[in-house]
Amino acid sequence: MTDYITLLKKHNLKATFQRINILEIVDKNGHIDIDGIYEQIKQKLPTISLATVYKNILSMTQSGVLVEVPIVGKKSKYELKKADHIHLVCTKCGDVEDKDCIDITNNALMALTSKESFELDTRQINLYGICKKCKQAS
Amino acid sequence: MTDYITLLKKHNLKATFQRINILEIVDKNGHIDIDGIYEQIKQKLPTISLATVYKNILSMTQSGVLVEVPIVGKKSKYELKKADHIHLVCTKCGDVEDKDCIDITNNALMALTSKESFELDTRQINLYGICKKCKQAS
DNA sequence: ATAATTGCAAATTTTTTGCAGGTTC
DNA sequence: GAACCTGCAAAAAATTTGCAATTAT
Repeated sequence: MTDYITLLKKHNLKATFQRINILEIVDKNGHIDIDGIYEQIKQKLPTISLATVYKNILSMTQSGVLVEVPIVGKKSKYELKKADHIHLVCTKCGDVEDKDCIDITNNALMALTSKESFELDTRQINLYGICKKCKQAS
Repeated sequence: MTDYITLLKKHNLKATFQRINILEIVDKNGHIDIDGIYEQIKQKLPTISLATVYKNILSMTQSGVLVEVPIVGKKSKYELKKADHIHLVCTKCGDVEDKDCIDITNNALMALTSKESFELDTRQINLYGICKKCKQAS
């Protein structure tokens, strides 16, 4: 809880109960879309409005607290900003799993962009397929 | 032109004038969103409806003729399906440039997913930053 | 001839906005 | 107390749907 307050203040955002709860939910779920956040937060804050969720997702992504993870064919999910990593996106159940970035890959991508004079800011590596669970279930 | 007809038929889609034109526009632009397609196609087919564009983007992505490229903070763009590649997405001008995939990267990602028992289907590597042009202009 | 596709209008869904009241720092 | 944030309702934007007419095979 205190973590989130500090995090928000560090980014010049007021630590409102709504924001803290959104962060808790995002953290707990790893990756979650707007509707998912709204469904969950309503249980704690039944009067919260969807507009507030939208506004906060916007302010928190713009300020770098959250990161948008756009996903083919679905609504974007959101995650806490953390070290670069790879997303394994299951096209069956929709789950997103994080994997640490691979140094080799990182280096190769940095070499590529610097050769292009492209000022690299953010990497986003999404791998789509069927996760272990779904494969076993079928 | 004939190329697109063949392409559509190969995927069991009827080669309508509307689809052929959408494919031409996507091909010419490399990466383009729904609104861009609609703006451009209206010049050739003034009576086309936006709903038709939506329906065709859907059928052509589902059948594998087109690929959706979701982009942080913007509407998805679409491209012709082709060999895996890397996207350099300029956060200033919005342009998307293709770069060939790097073997090292590919191998590393395949090793990662096979270790996870993740049945890899599609890779999507988006690198966000400032492109050469925008950097020089500033 | 048949089945798929189009364009239109309407319905839905998603996201944004304006503002009065409330909260954080 | 100043600036920011919330919730509401309404507006705007994005996407989907149903259907009669048309078109591709």
